Amino acid sequence: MPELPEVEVTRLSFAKDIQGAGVLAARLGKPLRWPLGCDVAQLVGRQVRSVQRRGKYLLIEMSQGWLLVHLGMSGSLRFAQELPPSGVYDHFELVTTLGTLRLNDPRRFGAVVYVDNLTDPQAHKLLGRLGMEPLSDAFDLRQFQAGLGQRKAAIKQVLLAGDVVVGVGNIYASEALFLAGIRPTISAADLSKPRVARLQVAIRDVLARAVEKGGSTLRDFSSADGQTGYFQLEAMVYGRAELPCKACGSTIKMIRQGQRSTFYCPSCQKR
DNA sequence: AGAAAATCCTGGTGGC
DNA sequence: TGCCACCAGGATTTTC
Repeated sequence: MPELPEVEVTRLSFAKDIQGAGVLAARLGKPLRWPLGCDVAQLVGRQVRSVQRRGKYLLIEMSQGWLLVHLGMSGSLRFAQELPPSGVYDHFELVTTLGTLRLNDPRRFGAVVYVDNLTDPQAHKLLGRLGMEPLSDAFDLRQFQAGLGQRKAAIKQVLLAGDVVVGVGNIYASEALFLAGIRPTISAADLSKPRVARLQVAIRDVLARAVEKGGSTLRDFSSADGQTGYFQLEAMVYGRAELPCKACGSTIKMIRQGQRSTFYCPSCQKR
């Protein structure tokens, strides 16, 4: 499941290559989470200006309009001059003068949405409530403290909600809290300022490191399978229930929070 | 009103 | 082998 690092790695892998491409054809497969929002044929003739990212959304800027791409939990993008014939799980394709961009998404939790501009209500509906970008200077400590300070829910769930800081999915939430030594169940509002500061550093570290790891597989992104590069980060706690903590040897615990599994070390994360 | 919790979508996987 | 529960991201809906 692509989290922010995987989305960023995907973006880096084709943003430069597709820049300036003219759209020759476009096709849709099975329905994704939301309808495209325009006739797919209308995309033909437009030029790709840039590929940006907001949270887990890729924003493909064209000479007219934008394509918002979300990979959901099973989506992956390929971009290459030649791609094999499209399969049953390929649900969006953009054939351009520089290559073909293809979305493969078996579970179809992903989406490709067209908007005329990013102030459109439709775009705003998706992007408007997103929190701060964790890897940019916009990830401000005071704002982070203020955001967490008014939330009584468990810190893990507040991170996951994405309205304070974006891009921290289920895996990296557990990992970041471990790095910061914070118990996932503590109320966000109960964290002291120094501990919020530690959490900010931990989130940045774990996400940035994951982007770097993914980056090492960038070269074969367009020739190898699209899954390469996911989960390169060696998890300290995620998926390690009942195994010894890599830091202290205590047994890693798994709990459920809001229908999601959370992993933590009861000794390294006491409160 | 605003926050929190439940729900829903799909297909792969693992247990029995 | 087949069946079924479970899992995942996040918008939407329901509850508090």
